[in-house]
Amino acid sequence: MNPYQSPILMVDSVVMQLANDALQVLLIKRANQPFQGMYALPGGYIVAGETTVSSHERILRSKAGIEKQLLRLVEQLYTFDTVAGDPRGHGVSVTYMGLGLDIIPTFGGETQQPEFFAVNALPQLAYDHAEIIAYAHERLKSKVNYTNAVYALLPVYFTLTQLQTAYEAILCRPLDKRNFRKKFLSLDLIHETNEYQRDGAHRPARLFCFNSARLERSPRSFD
Amino acid sequence: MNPYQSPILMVDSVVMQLANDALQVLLIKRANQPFQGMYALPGGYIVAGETTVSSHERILRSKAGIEKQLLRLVEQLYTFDTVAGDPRGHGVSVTYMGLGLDIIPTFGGETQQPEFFAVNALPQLAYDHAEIIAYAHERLKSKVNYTNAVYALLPVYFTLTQLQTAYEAILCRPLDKRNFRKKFLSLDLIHETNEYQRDGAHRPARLFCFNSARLERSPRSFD
DNA sequence: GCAAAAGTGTTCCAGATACACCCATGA
DNA sequence: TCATGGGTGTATCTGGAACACTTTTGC
Repeated sequence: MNPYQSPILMVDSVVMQLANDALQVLLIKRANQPFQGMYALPGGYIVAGETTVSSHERILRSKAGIEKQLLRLVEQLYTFDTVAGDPRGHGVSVTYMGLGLDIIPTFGGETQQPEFFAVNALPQLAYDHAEIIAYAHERLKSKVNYTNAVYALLPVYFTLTQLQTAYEAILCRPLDKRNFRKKFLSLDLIHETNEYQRDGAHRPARLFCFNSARLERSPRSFD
Repeated sequence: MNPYQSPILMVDSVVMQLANDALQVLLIKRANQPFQGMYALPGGYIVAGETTVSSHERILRSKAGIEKQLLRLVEQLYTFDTVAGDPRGHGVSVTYMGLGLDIIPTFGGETQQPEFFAVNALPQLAYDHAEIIAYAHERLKSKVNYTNAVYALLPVYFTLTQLQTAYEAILCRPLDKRNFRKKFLSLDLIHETNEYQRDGAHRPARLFCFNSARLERSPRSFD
């Protein structure tokens, strides 16, 4: 490939959600060369008239059937120069992270069935996508420490146990129940409701709700 | 301008250094429309065969006579879609922050003389460059809290007072001398030397040195 | 009554903050 | 000897970590 052409503009997307007490990331098995048969992040070229944001939305819709409303938080991660390892040659890839809940990817017509994989049990990945996912995971770990970003991964009403489980899945370590509750409640990011969740032979759990469904920075950091 | 063309790839650069106990940023007075006569960050188009990194280096060299070795720390900031306020139309701008010391910008041939301005006393800026500078400043504020990033703004040998002054200029607030020293020394990012700086009618100041001239993350955060 | 998850407080320790005086030098 | 910036220690407070039992429910 001619090394003296303008860089190609691409977008790659790290879509994450929680399932089975684990943080999962959306991957697509590549149908074509290069990296045929390996898994990759959904991504594609920016076409005429698109911003990176609108391109990101189009790519998720066309490759995984994910409408933009499903992603409750979208954040730009980093822009990579992909000169070396990328067989397509010289390109610039803008990466975004999208967080949601109960996302069911569908066959987009252009690709094989997209699937979610636990971030701790990824298959072999094409390009440098393993690093991009690791970067997204790090970003999320640090974001949940000083923002309400978890709201994007949880239902509107949730129990403190669900909240703690979400943090444990993101941070990949167990947290103390009493300290977690004391600390999180002191951040003033959530408020209790008068509703309870009854789901088994045990005491019902009070449901809580985030004060804001937009990203807010907490004055104090969490961890 | 035709809204249905591919986005133009650009690079903008926030070059910062310390002078007169203030954090300064490099600006160029625009010679041409749009925003003729206003100040702007050095920036330009990515041309054939360039990565964003090499484009950044070329633009600083050609517009401000700054060689890449002068920037002791370069970090990518964010990639902006510049659809709205930008009269050039639809573009994507990758922004970098570069930190250095004793940088003397020179006329690059293509532009008017570049100058450093204190970040707290900026002139009116073209495009959304005021926001980009604010973003860079925020990034730097948070970076110096958990990394050794200040090394890039200080000489190799420096006194603790110089170090504290640098932190005060970056964080825009005064710090307690005894607490600052105790805290910073406990981070194990610097070591003392046997050299002293003599510069006036007062006790000489011991010179210190960073353990690493690469970006290192301190295990504990500073503030 | 028993299994299962919800809910709740205290003690201890480390790190943050506040604060004022003596030291070494050059003029 | 004096003016100037360099250098140092303690007391207090706040937030983090560790830790175990009672409550409410469904079966």
